[in-house]
Amino acid sequence: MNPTSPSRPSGESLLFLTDDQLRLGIEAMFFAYRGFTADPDKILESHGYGRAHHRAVHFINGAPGTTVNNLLNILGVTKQSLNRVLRTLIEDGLVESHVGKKDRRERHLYLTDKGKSLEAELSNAQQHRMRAAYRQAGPDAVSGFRRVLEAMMDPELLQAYSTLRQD
Amino acid sequence: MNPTSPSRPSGESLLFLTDDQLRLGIEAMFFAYRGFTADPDKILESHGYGRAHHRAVHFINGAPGTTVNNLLNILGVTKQSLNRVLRTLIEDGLVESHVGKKDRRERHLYLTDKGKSLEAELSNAQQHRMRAAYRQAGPDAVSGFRRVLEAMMDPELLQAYSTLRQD
DNA sequence: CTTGGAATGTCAACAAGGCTGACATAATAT
DNA sequence: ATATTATGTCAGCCTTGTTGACATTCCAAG
Repeated sequence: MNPTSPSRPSGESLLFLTDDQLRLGIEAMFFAYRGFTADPDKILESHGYGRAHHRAVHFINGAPGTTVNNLLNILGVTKQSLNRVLRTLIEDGLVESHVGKKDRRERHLYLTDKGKSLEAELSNAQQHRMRAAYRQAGPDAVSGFRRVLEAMMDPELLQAYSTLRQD
Repeated sequence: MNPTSPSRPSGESLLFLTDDQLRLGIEAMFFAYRGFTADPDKILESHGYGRAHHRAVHFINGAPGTTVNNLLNILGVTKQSLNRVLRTLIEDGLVESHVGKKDRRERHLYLTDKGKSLEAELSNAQQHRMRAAYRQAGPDAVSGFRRVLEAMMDPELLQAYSTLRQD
């Protein structure tokens, strides 16, 4: 609030915890996320899809055969919302839904070749920007980047994220 | 695609640029952004507002007297979209709009005390999470975090961001 | 002084993608 | 048998983005 009073003026090297530094971090997240989604958004638009489709395709690609419930937990939306997206992806032949063998209530989701193709297109665009940013910032910065992001996640989401790391 | 072929297996220490590392970065951004917005979202909901209101209040607070056009450029939405949000904020007495003195076509935007109060509430929640993440990750990580985020922004947005840094 | 264009506001209509609630079906678990 | 789980679907609502059209105000240039 008051620019003359840093939030934690303790004797140590905690200057990175001042209100100003926090505000800059907050605004960096805002602007960077815009850049992060900009390229895929353009591609999606040209295919008549939105970010919700991207998220579904992305996580089905990363965990082929995942169930609808798994996806719901990762994405954090309602089943109605997800279903609307999945329905169009299935109708358009990007995703296949197979009844489970062990538990026949479950539906296991897979990308078709067409789905993999879109995923690759989106992934390439996003990775291109991420690679440029990583290269520009260097390995040490990347490690810090990841550490701060992980510390910012909600615990359940951190767990979902950590699971992905172990694959 | 193929897990046995890292994207750039050059002899140097470029392992941080593998497809896997990029994928982890992408997913970290996704999950972290969810955490980043979770706390403000709860507060906003209890006040009957949404993220669009948060963004407007945040940037008006950071640049009191800014014009509608400035805000449009920073937020990257249409004037109709922004105007809908500003109208409710003005009606509810959180924001004041003053005709410009030099150029009377422009409207200069200011937070009222009520607006500052909401901004502080939102800011505190978001800074609390950011501070915890910063503290947990440490100063070096924070610097890397910021560097990668800046490298990920679109050039115009990076300029808007850099401007904020100089204030 | 007139006119062009910029800044702003407003109306209408629409779409994506969230949400809730209610209900149906099938299959597993108790 | 019955309860619960996993999924799908219909209907309706909200926020927040979009376009297009049009009005107002006012600076600035001819």
